[in-house]
Order: sequence, then C-alpha cells, then structure tokens
Amino acid sequence: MIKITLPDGSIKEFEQGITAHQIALSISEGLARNVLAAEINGQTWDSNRPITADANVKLLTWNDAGGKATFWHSSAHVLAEALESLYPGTKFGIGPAIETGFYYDVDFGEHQISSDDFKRIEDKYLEIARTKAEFTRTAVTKTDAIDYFTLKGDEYKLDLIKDLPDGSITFYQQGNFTDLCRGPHIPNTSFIKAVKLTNIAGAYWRGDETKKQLTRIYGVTFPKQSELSEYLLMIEEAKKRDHRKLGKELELFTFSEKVGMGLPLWLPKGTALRERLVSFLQKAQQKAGYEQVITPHIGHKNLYITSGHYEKYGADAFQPIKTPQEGEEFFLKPMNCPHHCEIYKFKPRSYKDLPIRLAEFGTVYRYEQSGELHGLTRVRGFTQDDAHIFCRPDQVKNEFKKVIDLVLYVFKALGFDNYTAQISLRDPAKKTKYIGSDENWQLAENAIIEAAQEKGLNTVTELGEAAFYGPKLDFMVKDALGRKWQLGTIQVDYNLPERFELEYTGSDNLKHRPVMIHRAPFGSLERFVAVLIEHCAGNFPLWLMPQQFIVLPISEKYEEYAKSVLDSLNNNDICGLIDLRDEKIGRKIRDAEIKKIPYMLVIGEKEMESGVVSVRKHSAGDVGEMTIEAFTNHLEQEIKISN
RNA sequence: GCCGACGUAGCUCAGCGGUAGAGCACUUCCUUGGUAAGGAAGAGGUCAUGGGUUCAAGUCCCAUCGUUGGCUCCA
Repeated sequence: MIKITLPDGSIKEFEQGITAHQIALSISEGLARNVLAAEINGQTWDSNRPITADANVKLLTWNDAGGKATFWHSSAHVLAEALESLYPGTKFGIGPAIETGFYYDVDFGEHQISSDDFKRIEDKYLEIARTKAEFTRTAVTKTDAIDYFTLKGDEYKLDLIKDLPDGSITFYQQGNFTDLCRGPHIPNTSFIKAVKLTNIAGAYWRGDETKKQLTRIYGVTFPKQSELSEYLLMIEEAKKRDHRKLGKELELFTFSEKVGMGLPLWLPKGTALRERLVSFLQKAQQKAGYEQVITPHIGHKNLYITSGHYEKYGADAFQPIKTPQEGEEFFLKPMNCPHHCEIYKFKPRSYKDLPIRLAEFGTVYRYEQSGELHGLTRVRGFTQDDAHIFCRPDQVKNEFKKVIDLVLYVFKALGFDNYTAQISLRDPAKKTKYIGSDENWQLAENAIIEAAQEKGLNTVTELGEAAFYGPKLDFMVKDALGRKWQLGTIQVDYNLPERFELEYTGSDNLKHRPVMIHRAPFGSLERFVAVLIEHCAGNFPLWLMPQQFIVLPISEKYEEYAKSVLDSLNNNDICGLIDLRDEKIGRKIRDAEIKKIPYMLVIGEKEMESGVVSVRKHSAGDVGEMTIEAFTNHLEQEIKISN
C-alpha cells in the first residue's frame, strides 16, 4: 500500500501502481471523466501512469492551467497526425502548448499550405479525435529512438534526440502517429471536441535564422463545442476593440509613411485624452513629492558612454546626429535617466535632501526592427511617464512602497482591477552577470519583497529576470477580455549612480552613493493608451473623454438656445460640442452614439421653453430632463467618483 | 532584419487580362424633422511606387516602400 496526499491535505491509502485516474474514480465518477492529467510531487504525469510510491497528488482538469497545457499539448499531437495523414512525408519539428492553444512546426517539403487548407485539416482533425485513440507512453533507448526517426526520415526529431540523455527518452503514440515526447498526455483523443486552426506563420527551426524555416500552424482546441464558440466570440470582440481600428475611428492617432514607420501622430482628440492622463498623473506625483523637470530630446555621445548604453546598445540604436562644423555626435535619447543624473549633479546633495524625485514625461526614441512595430504598443518614438528617485539605501523600501501606492492609484482610477506584480530577482547561480555588490543586491531584493508584501500585492517571483543593474517589480494587468499586458515598472539601479559618480554627504560628513529607482506607472503613454482603448473598447471613463457631451438641437429654431447651453457647460474640466448639421435628431443621435460620446443633450421646443436639457446617455438611452445646473453637477459627480 | 499575406476614393471593401465600382463620409439643393441612418443631385482614383511580360495590366512577373501575422530582439 502507498499513501497518497491530496491537495486538501487528506491522505488515502491505495495499492501500489494506482493511477491518477483510479484515484479520481475513488472520489467521483464525474471527476474521473474530467481528469486530464495529474501533478505527482509537482511533476505532471499521465493520468493512467502507475504511481509506485507515496506521493502528493493533484488531479488536473480543464480548470487547471496544467490541465489545459496537457490538453493542448495532446492536441498538437493530433494536429501532427492529421497533417501526416493529409500530407504524407511531412516532417515534424516541435509542437508545444502555448498560453492559449498550441502550435506545431512542420516541414511540408515541396508542398505549399495556406489558411485556405484549414477547413480540410480541421475536418480530418475531428475525424481522428473521434476515434478515441489512447495516448500510450513507451520508454525507448536512444538507439531505438534514432533508428525510428532515421527510418522515418525526420531530421528534426533526430536533431532533438541528439541532445537528449539516453534513458530519459519516451515516445507517445496515438492511433497511427508516434512522436518523440516527454508527455504527459490526456487519456485519449475523444476529449477534444472542438478545434480551430487560428494562424499560420514561418518559424526557424530552433529559432535560429540560419536554419531552415518551418511552417508553424497555430490552433486551439476545447473539450466542449460551446467553449470554442465563446472563444471565437472573444476573438471577434478583441478585433472590434483593436486600438488601431478604434484609434482611427475615434480619430485619436494616426501614422504616416512620410513621417516614418513607428512614429505616431496624435490627432486632436487623442491629444486631449493623453493630456488628461498626463495632468492626472502630474497631480498625483506632485502630491507624492515629485518635482517635474524637462530635458532635451538628444544627448551627447559622451553621456551614453558614461551611462554604458553606448557600449551596450549603440550599434542597435538610431545612429548619431553629427554637428556640421565640429563633428560632435549626439544621440536621440533612448531613455531619460542619464539626463536626470546630470540634474542630480547640478549641485552637492546632502542626506537631508534625499529622496529627490525627478519626473519627466520624456519622449524617447528607440530603434525597433521594422517587423516588430505594432500600432501604439510598439513604436520607435514614445513618451515615458518617467521618474527617477535618488535615495539613501535605507530609504529604498519606503520609496518602493510609495511608488506601489502610486501605481495602484493609477490602476484603480483607470479601471484595471485585475493585476499581479512580478518580482524579478537575479539568478543567484550567475552572479557575475550582474553588477553591484552582494550586499546592495541583498538590500534591494529584500526591500522589494518586503514592500510588495507589506502592500499586500499579489506577486510572482522570477529568478534571473532582474535587469543587469538591479532587481525590479513589474505590474501585469488583465484587461476586460482577460488578456495580460505588462504596464508599470519599478526598478532599482546601482549602476548609473556608480557610472555618473553620484554622491551625497551623509550625516557622518562622508561621501555616499545614492540608490536610483526608475519607475513608470504607465510605462509608455502610447502603449498605455493602446491598452486602455482595448480595455474599455473606446468608452473611456468620463474624465478622460476628449469630448464628454454633445448638444443636439432638434432644428435650426433652437440653435441659439443650444449654443448658450454649450457655452454654459464648457469649462476647463468639461468639454463638449454641438451638432448643427441639417439632420434629423435620430441621425444626430446615431452619429453621436457611434462616436462614443458619453452624453447627448437633446434640445427642442420643450427644453427651450422650460430652460432645461433632455439627457441621453451613451448606449443606455434617454435619462430624462435636467436643468443645466443639475447636469453639470451630475457630470462633476461622475468625474469625481471615477477619479 | 527574416518568412508569409495584403496595399483600389477620406473610411470599409468589390473587381483578378479588354473603357475604374459600391456603401458610408464629403459638397450643393430640398426637407425644420423629438431619441440609432429623410430625399435628390454632385464631386472625388497616375488602382502604393518603379520596372518587366502582353496588341492590351488594379488584374500576370520582379524590385522597392508601407501595413499585417509570426520568428528574433527590446536600456
């Protein structure tokens, strides 16, 4: 008998050789039907693999990330089988599960394939899935594995086997298809009820551009047809919310070939939105003790030699601008910190002055490969809501906490309630990769961990993800469609204070080196606005709306009164417009709805007589008559609540 | 940067060897209309750019530029 410990802490005894599936069966038949795989002492196993010793067992279903991963990995094998059956001679690279779905890299040889072939492949796929073929695991020797794939003529699998130690190699077979695979897999193919091939793309074998390019087919599968339908709806919704589409429709921003790729042009409405974001953060930062600074868009080459960026990124940056007479070289600034270091050095600093918090909405320029550019999320010129905090080592933790407060305040105001924080620490095994003393790293890492803990953040910790100059805390938000985005970041830096020889005089009258904290709650305004657009589908909170209301006179006769309504409402915080077109009211309403203007004020005979406005709320409809004062109060109230 | 797809009116797209099209937007006129499209007329295009094939090229081929899905990279 062996002892099996379940996640709730309960311990059950079973015969040696029991499987996860059988354990599930002992709990309930329904559970057994849904078990896809199991975590045995932290490792994922097939649900039909015998357990031979005492173990901690967690049964994995579709509701567990591990269950989904297993499901999708198995789904990739079925895709391979379908492809092999439709296109004999196809060679296979790798076919892993990804965040949503899976892909398989394949070499079709001479054969060309396109998304037009998806239907045919999907049909074959489901045909195979319905055969209820079991996934069976076999341990093989390296020689046998090599023989098998040599015979099959699949050089990619051979390339993979080459790097595997003998004795750890396993094959999985379902139906007519056998693949080199570590596993685990779902019990049989019939768990897969719905499939959708989503995408096709080229990918180099092992991500190496000197190697052959394979065809990568992306797909996603589900245990229920209805889940596929939901997924497809979500994709549709995501398309509707695409910030590039909404940015054009709502006239927020554009790009121009003539200006250059990756260089966004902010249109008046987009600028109004962005200005509101900026002044919102400026106010919050002013309260939090930041001082605003302004620095130029270029910096002397020497600045970046000092900062170390020239050495590390100089060759991959926009190339320098040269002065015609003196031949001096200037770089477009790729970040603001070196400039801010020079501001710190403007005069001697005392420990009593610290922390000094220098903030700048600084526009920076980074060369991104042309294939990488994407709407506002990936551009070559963007504005960071940057700030650098220069503090004493003993102040790091408290400053971190203050920054976390600021970031959370920003998220809350903008409706991002679903976020996690990633603590990125250095890889303790590779200390030479990083600069700075052990003591300082220890101090900074502890400061971050404690600060995050004391703020009650939901965190994940990643070793080896720190920057070479210090640990960091990154914020990931989930948007309304459940997609993850990395937004704000807070980073500790020992490198720049060292390189710029920043100092302060301590209470001991000796020179000390300050610690620098880089932080940006939005990250880049461009990227943030893109995420915000997709998060709220263009229906921004009222206080951010470029235009908060529109006055809609029913006919020419009420124009004068309508104009007076507009004048009495417009002020610094509230901004609206008027629709004086020779159109019927239904038309004006429709157009205002499409433009996502939050409030429509319908004005006709009635309203003019009694000095009121009829208010219609975007997508909600008529909300009745109000006096102008009442409407103003209503707007101000709504702005206050969301801010 | 690499591989694939795409580039036709301001926008969304049809046309795929034989005289450039539609809807919306725009302009003018009619209409003064009460909560998601009133009517009519008009204007608008070197079919991304440059070469080539052909009697004839948005349409086929090549190159360039741009957009896009991936790959790789991201201070």
